[in-house]
Amino acid sequence: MSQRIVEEYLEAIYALEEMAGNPVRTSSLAQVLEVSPASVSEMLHRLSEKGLAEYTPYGGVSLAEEGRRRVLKLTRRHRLWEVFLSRHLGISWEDVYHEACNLEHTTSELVSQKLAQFLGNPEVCPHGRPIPKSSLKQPKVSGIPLADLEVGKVAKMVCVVRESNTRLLRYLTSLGLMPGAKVKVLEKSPFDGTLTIEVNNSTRAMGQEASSFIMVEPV
Amino acid sequence: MSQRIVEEYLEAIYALEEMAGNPVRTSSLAQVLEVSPASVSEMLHRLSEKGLAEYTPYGGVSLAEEGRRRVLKLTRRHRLWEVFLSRHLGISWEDVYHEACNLEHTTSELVSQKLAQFLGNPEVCPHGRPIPKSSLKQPKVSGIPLADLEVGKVAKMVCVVRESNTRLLRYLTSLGLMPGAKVKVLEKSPFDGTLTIEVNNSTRAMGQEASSFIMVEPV
DNA sequence: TATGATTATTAGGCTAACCTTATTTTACTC
DNA sequence: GAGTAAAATAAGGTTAGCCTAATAATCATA
Repeated sequence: MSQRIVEEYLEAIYALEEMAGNPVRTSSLAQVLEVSPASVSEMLHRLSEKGLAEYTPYGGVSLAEEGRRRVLKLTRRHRLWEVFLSRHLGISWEDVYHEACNLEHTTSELVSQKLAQFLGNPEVCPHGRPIPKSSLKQPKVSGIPLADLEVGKVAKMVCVVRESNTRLLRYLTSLGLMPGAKVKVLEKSPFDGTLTIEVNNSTRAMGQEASSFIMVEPV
Repeated sequence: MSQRIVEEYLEAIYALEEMAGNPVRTSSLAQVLEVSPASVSEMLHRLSEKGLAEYTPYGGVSLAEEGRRRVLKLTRRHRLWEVFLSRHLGISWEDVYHEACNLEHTTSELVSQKLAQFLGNPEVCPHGRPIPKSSLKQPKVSGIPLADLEVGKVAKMVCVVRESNTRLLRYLTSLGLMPGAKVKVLEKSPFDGTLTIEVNNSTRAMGQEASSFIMVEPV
């Protein structure tokens, strides 16, 4: 099994677990990986055999301990590269995700460790998401979705959890909504959850979906 | 054809062309790529079809213009990473080659360009070899092999042309023989070309083979 | 609790990149 | 210029990762 392919599968399982909870269905994987459900099914058998995933036919899949470790290692490398690309190469936060996606699979433990050191062991990536420690403990998510913030409340943006979505990031940039930014919810539509928010002294509307991808910490 | 595999073939062809001159034989490729001659033959047909190589059965192979451009791009990325790994991450010159081998295949044009800028557009890698410009003009080799330096002459080391050989690099490190170092040939054995050299005020013996991998510029 | 809709799996096939073995071609020597 | 060693290719096989089509399991609901 090619290392790269295995890693793509493991990461996809992890991401879906994180978004929607256990267990992950074959069809969702097929969709995000852009392969047929049949191919996924086949690969899940292999991942299961290798002890990387726990798979019950018709019952979905979740990561085994070893698989989780592999993913956390990759996530660490990915986000370290994001920090480097953004901070030192001046690549925009809209683009760093995709660039790091490529690099993460070809980064050795040595480079990963030295890179972390070079960057001063950063805690978060440019999108505000936590960088797993070298001990690979699962980083905990903090904050609540902006969508759930009560009307009238002010909060500080923590992170975007859809950092692969370049269009979303561009949109947030245009609003000045970056990690650390202060947001106030002025109004929430009872019909579809559309928000009216205030960022940087300007008032803007934001759809329910986008607002569910932004994590904030009430202040 | 997988991008990675194609690139490995093109690089191998380039390296052998450089070392031994045109055209490159199937068997040499098989040896360095550690696959069977039959596999090489098969792949050469494909590379030829794609316009990346010029291949005449029984007559060996050389790079086509497009293939050469691809390799120069890879070499540029490779050596830029080497500079970064060495200069900023503190990875030893013995190790940077292998680390960069992995990274070069997953580096986009954007990252390559920004990296060059970040590093101040370096001219050479940590082994002293030239970094192709973004225009991809073939960099010219300068200097002569240390093996060819006349007895009694002093020269400045330019580069090692076997930077993948970790053991050789470790040996050179132990001698203090790095790019820029001054070397004097005290004696050359007429029997097997073994040299007696002086580096850093110390006198050492060096085998013919090693000395043919070191390029120097007489001063 | 039967049934139709949805979802997942299996069966069977394709292609790319490798392999081994056998044959052909070339190059060298006498 | 004929025989032989070395090199290259042809033929046929394997495996991984994908596919489509057919089949099977599960679920929701009448």
